Amino acid sequence: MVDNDDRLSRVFGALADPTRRDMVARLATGDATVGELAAPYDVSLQAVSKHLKVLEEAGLVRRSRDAQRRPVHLDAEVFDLMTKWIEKYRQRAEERYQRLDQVLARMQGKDLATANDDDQQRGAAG
Amino acid sequence: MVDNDDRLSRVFGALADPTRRDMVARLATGDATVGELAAPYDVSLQAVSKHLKVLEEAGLVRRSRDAQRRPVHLDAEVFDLMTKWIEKYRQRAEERYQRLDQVLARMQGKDLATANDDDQQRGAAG
DNA sequence: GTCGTTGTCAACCATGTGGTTGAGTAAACG
DNA sequence: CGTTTACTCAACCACATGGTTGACAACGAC
Repeated sequence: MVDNDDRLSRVFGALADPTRRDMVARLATGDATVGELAAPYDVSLQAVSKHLKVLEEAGLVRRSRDAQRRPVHLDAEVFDLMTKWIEKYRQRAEERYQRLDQVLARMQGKDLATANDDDQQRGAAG
Repeated sequence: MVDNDDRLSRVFGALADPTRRDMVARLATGDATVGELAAPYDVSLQAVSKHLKVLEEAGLVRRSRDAQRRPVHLDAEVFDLMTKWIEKYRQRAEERYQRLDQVLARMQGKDLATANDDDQQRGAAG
C-alpha cells in the first residue's frame, strides 16, 4: 500500500502532462529514440529528456542503449495499477448510486405523500 | 480532443496526490462534509478545501449546500475518460508485445541455429 | 585523434502546488 | 441582535515542475 501509493502518485503525475501523454501514445505504436520523440514538439531536446525521466521514474517507460541512441520502450504494466485503483472506487460509487436509486424508487412506490418530511437529505450526508 | 486533453490533465493531476486519492476513496463509501473529510489528516481545513477545489475542477466531485455545510459527492463519471485513455494505449502496447512474442516464437521454432546472428537484440532494445 | 551525432547533466528562471495564517461569509443557535 | 459552526477567499511561503541555455559524455565516422 505504502509503496504502491508512491507509485500511483508518480504514474498519475506523469500522465497529468499532455506532452507526456502524447509521448506515451506515440510509444504505444513502437519504440522511439529521444530525437524522434522530440520532433513533433518545438521544445528543446533537454526538455523531452526530462519528460522521459519522469515517465521512467513512474515505471511507464524503459530506456536502453544503442550506440549514441537511447531507444525508449513503453512499459504498460503500471497501467494495471491505475486501472485497478480506478475500478475499485468507480464500482463502489456506482453501487452506492444504484442503492440510492433503489431507495428512492422504493420511497416513491411506498409513501409518496409522507416522503417529503425531513428525511431524504440524511441519506446523502451519511 | 482539445477539451478532453485538458480534462484528462486535470483528472490525472488531481489523482496524483495521495491525500486527494484518499479523499476519493472515502467519498466512494458515501458523501461527506468538508470537516468530515478533513478529520483524518492533520492539515488545516483550508488545505482540505483547496484539495476539494482541485477535485471539483477535475470533475471528480460535486459540492452542494446544506445550511452551513457543503456536502461533497463523488462523481465517478470522469473515471471513464481515464479508463478509456489507459485501455487504448495499453491494448496497443500489448498487441505490439504479442506480435513481437509471435515473431520471436516463430524464429525460435524455424531456425534456432541461425537465430543468434544479429537479430534478436531488437527484442531487448525495444 | 578529431568531428558530428545523440543525448544527459547542471544551473538558472518563471510559474504552479501544497501548506500556512488571518479575515470574511453564510446560516443555525441563543 | 451577537455567537458559534462550517466553510471559503486572500496573501504569503517553501518547494516542485517545465522550460531554457551551456557544458560535456558516449559513440560512429572520417
